[in-house]
Amino acid sequence: MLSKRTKYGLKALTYLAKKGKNQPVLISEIATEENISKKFLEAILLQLKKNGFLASKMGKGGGYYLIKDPEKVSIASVYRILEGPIAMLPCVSLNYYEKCDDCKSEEECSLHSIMIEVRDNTLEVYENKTLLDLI
Amino acid sequence: MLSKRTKYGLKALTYLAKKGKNQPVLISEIATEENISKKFLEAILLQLKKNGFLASKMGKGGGYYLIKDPEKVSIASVYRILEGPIAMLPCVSLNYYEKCDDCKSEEECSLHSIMIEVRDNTLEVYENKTLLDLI
DNA sequence: AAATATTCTACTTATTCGATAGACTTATAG
DNA sequence: CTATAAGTCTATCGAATAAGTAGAATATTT
Repeated sequence: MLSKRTKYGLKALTYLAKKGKNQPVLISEIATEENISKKFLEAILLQLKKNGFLASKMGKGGGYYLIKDPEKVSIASVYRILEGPIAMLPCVSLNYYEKCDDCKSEEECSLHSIMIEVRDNTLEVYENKTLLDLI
Repeated sequence: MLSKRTKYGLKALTYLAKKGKNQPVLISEIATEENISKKFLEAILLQLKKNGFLASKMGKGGGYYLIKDPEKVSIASVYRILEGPIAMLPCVSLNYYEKCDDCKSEEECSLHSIMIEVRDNTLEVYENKTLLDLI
C-alpha cells in the first residue's frame, strides 16, 4: 500500500508540473487544491527539494517549483525517495540491496526468484511512467 | 516491502508442501529449519489454519499439515490473508476496495490508472505462482 | 520595518510489527 | 488415570513509523 507521503508527493509534483517551470507555487495552494495537510506537505516538499526534484524561493512571491522536465521525472525515482525500495525483499532490491537474515542463501530461497519477477513487473510500470503521464 | 509475517508464512507453507499432505509437522521444526521465531510462527500458522490453508493435530504426534494441493495455493491468496491488499491504493483494490478520501474522483486522479497497471503487473506474478513453484 | 513564505525543530497520537511470556486446552501413549 | 506433547489462547512489550501538528527561526521582497 502506497503511503500518504508518496501519494501526496506525486500529487504535488504533478500539480507543479501543470503549473509550468520556474513558477513558484505556495505550499498552501497545493495543500488546498489537493486536500493535503499543509504542514505535512511542507515536509514532503522539502524532502523532494533536498533530493533534487524541486527548488524553492523564500519570501514574498515565493514558493516551490519543478526544476526538472516532467518527462524526465520517473515515478520510480520519486517512489524511492519518498517510499523506499520498490522491491518486496531487501535481497532483490537493486538500489537498497541487503542480505536477508533468515534465509540460508539466495540460491536456496524459493521466494527470491518470484520476488525478482514482482520487482521487475512493478519497475516496468514505474520506470516507464513520468510526471508527464500524470498531468 | 514484504512483511516478515508474509515471508514466514510462505516459507512455512512451502516447508509443509515439501513434507507431503496430511503429515503433521511440529511448529518448532519449521521454526528451527526456517529461522523463524517459534511463537511468532505459531501465530502465523494459526492464522493460515483459520483461513483454510492448514489443519492441525493437537497432542502427541501432532503438528500442522497442508490441506490443499500446493498447485492450488496461489501466492496471491496467501498474500491477501497475511499482508492485506495487493493494490497500492485502496481505490484500485479488487478485494478491499475503498474510496480515497483525498481525491476528488477516480476519473480525475492521474495516479489511479497507473496504480491499476502496477496492481495488474503484480497480480500477474502472484496469481500465477503457487506453492508448487516454491518447492 | 513589515509582510510573506520557506526552513527548521520538536512533539503528539495511533498503529503496527515482530517478538515474547504464560496459561489453558486437547489428544495420545503407557 | 497420569504424564507428556503440542496446539490454542490471551496478553504484554519495545521499537519504529506514519500522519499530523505546533511553534520558532530564517530568508526575501516591498
